[in-house]
Amino acid sequence: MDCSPETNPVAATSSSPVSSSPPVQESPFSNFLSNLTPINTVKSESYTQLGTFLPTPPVVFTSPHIDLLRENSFLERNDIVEAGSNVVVYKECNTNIVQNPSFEKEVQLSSASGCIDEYLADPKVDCTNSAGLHLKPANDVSQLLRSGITVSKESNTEVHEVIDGSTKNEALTSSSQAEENMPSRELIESTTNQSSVKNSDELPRFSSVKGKESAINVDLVSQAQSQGQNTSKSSGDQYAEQNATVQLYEDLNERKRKVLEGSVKEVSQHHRGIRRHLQFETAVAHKSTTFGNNESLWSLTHDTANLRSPSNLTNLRTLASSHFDNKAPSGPQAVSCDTSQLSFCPHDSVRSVLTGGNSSTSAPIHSGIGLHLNSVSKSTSMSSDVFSSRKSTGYLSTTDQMLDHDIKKDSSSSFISGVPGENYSCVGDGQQESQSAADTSSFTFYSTDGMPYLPCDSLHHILVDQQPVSCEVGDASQDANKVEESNQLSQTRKRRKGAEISDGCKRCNCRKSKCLKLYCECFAAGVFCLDSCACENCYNKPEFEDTVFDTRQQIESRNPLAFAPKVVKHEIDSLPNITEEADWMTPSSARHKRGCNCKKSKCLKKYCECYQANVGCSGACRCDGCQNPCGTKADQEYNRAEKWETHPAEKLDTIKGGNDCIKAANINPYSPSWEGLCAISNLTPLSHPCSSMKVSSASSSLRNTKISQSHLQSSKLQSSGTGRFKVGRSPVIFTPQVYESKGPYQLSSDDASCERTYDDAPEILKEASYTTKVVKASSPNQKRVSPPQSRAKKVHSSSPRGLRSGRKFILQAVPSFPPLSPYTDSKDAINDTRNSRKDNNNI
DNA sequence: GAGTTTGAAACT
DNA sequence: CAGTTTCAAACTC
Repeated sequence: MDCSPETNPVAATSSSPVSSSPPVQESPFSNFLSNLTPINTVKSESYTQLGTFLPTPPVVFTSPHIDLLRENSFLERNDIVEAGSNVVVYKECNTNIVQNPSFEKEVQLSSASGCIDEYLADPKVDCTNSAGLHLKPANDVSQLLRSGITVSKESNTEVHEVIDGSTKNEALTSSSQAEENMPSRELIESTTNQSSVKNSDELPRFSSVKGKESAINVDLVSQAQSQGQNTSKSSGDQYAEQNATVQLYEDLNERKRKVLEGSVKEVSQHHRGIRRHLQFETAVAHKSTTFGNNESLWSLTHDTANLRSPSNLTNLRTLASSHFDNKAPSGPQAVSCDTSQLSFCPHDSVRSVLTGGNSSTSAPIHSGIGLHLNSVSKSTSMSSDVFSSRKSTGYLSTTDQMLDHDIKKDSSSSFISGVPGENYSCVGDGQQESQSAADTSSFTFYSTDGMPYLPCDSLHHILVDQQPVSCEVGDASQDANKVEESNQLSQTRKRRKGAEISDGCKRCNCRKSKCLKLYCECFAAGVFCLDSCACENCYNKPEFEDTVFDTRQQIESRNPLAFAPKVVKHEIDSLPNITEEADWMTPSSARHKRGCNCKKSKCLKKYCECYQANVGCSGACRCDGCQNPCGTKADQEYNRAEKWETHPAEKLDTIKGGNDCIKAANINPYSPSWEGLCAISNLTPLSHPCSSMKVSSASSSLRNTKISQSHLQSSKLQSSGTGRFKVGRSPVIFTPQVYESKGPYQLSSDDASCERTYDDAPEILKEASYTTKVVKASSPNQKRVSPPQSRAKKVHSSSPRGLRSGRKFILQAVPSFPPLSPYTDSKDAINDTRNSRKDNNNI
């Protein structure tokens, strides 16, 4: 990390203000915050603003405390800065007051080396490096309580503890750099004043914390006394006199402290996490100089009300805490620009705040570089409504964990095409290594004006059906330059073997396809390549959005379903009583859209797309010697045949266990066209409201139809965002390839929503169905897209299938229409299969 | 990490 | 539509 003075947050405090945020009172504190401004997407102003509205709790005493302490020389007269507001900056009366190591560290940030590393060290660890006073409670408490949400705040507030007529020198002299670089009392008081402006009413929770803190501070005093600390101001006599008075409060404080300690410790964890987080951002910010859309983060900041909200703050802390507990690098290296460790992002925390809290805004928070940002990423253009809707559906009322999960899923499943079998969420890793301005474009994933790209798996960007970004794809030479530039970055990248890295995220490794063909998993998944991809000559980047769009169009023109999910949920059969959710939400309930064509792998290796997607092979597969543990083609056909032979409406109870796949018998014909419809229907915002923004990549016509007919959702999106969704443009929607893999909590709401939606718009489904058929017929890759002809014929002949959305609600509303005949190629074959199975069973 | 195998995608 | 080629992931050593 560059710890040069320019980048040093502390040193920068003496320089000209970084922040231009008008309403914010300029202060060293804000400057400091500004200099902590993190990664790409974060505007310094944002953090400055953040700093201003984030409470910077000073030492707080209630009036009686103040008076008493002052009487007893625990406070000096001038210590009270804002007695009226119960805000007091007091001098620790005791020279033995521990110099806050964190403060020291903060100051040390100005040093050229090890600044961050040191700083990030757990403050607790160093809490003993001073006079050894038993201030640990105070340190922990006030330090943590005051630190609130930002590093700078912590550092500043920590200063309060240190500053004292006698203590200040002692404390600061212990760090010469502190003297040089740290603002002293004026700064502190200024900061305190600034923070004190905060209306405690706005931060009830925090106020409550302040109250607790005051108790702790008092307790601190009495504790110091009780331990016979010699202070410059408390002589033995004074001590004796004061002791009686102070004793009066000890009991009370003791009680308060006990109450406090629990919460304080809790806060401390959060706090540390946040701080580190910000430090990280600082590091990154130093590294990254240009950002695509800095607004992303602080659109978040825009809604300062959100952050002012105590609940949000709480959430932020909580989430940040959890986040860091899990992901924050514990070592210095993380700070020291080991970007690979930067796998957490403030945005995440913020996002969590926004989502987890009662935020009405859904400012998408962008993960800066790296960091399981995918979970964060949410397009603003959609976010508001999305979040609102989510809220209405209970999405926002769940736990943070659930939120995180939901959001990941949401963002991913909605916009991202997961690689088959891949989860939507992942934690980016190693993505930072070569982040640079060139790559920052990939961080334009989000902007308040509805940038079309969203980060997937941290940084994959989903192309949504929107206006192209302003970034014009220039002439070929320009492109070439960009590519070259990008390639230079890529050269530094270690070419991975295989696309999947440890975190489960897919990264492509293309060399010849320029990542503009379906060979490229990223491209096929509808996401931009990550910087961490090891591809060469990659054009699947935001810079070449137009190229990507064009290519996609081209491919879609050949195969409209080329970008449709490869694996689609297996529709519930028309039979009314087979719908055990647990069954049809299992992987086996999904099927590969086109089926595999394996010859040698026996569908037992990941060469097989079905296997890779963790779905059983179906009749659509043309694999040889299928042994797919999730269900072989023979199984499917057997089940199907058996089903038809018994009773069409019979409950499908032939659920077979198998590895992690519970194989529900797939009695309903599994037609790619049907699948396609299902996929498409699930890809549309309308059809998949729970995914909020699932935008179909199916076909232009289909999409347009859907948009026009069901603008309800998309119009919302357009209005909520900036209307980036282009109706006229190719449906370049990046879709999940396995969109079924939703978590349990998603399902219920999903289903409900889907049901509602479908009930509302059956015409759309019909049309979708029709379109699908057309698509199928016209697909140049018919052999892959469409079912076997014989099967297709049967499917089509069996009428209502096309009109059945395959969704549960439809099935509930419409009497079941069991297929008149199985659509398998040969009933004899089925019978053979069945017979052989029966024989086996008999044996 | 290099080389091989595999099957999807693309091409003819 | 079938065969072939290209491609990149998966796999093996």
